[in-house]
Amino acid sequence: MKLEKAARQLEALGNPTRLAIYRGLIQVGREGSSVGEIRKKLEIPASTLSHHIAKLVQAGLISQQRDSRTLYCKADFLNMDALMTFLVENCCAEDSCINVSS
Amino acid sequence: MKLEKAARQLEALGNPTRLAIYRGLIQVGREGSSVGEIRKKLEIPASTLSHHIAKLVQAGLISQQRDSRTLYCKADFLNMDALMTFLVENCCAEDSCINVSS
DNA sequence: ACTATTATTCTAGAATAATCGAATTATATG
DNA sequence: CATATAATTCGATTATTCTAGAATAATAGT
Repeated sequence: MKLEKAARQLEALGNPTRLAIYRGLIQVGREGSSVGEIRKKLEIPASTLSHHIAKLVQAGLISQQRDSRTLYCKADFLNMDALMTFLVENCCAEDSCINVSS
Repeated sequence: MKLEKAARQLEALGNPTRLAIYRGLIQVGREGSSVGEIRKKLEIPASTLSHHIAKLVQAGLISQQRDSRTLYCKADFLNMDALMTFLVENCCAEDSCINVSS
């Protein structure tokens, strides 16, 4: 992953409202949640929510799929994985190193 | 980790310059780098760099240790680990799930 | 004390982001 | 076609972030 893209994704996650949206989607899994469901849960104005969701979509962190009038959102797990990998890339091989997988 | 703190850390990482600083520190490991070394590598004004480093310190992502005139910075690996864990917390138990460790 | 080095703080302008009501678009239903 | 529902876009306001030059602070050597 390119640094610019990773930064854009981290910035998208770096807002309490958007992080709450994203974590909620991570937790519900592949079925996702509709925009309306998210709105009820977070209790924020529709326009504000729409703005935040658009940012997450634009960053490539979540995807959307329409079912008639309802728009479902779900987290993009592959992208999350790529982002986490990028963060610890070329990490040192020390005891304190976080990158235990490689 | 609390959502607010995680968001602050992600926001800190969500800037190309700061992400470059952080990744550089991740890669050099526990020895860290001095502010001057980082500045030479990134070639940005000292005041701008100082501002960015302060944000990373404030977020708890990096720590600093002074050696006479030189200030060394290093990544806080434990905090990074906690942040990554938070992101995939209570993740679904599906095939597409990223949280393979639990 | 004087000078050099290393880094931060102060300050301010420019750019960007956040918020949310009102208007709009898209889809469905009687 | 009129109405309802689901969600976005528009528009305006407010607030925050980014950037970097100038001034300052802290430490060390001569």
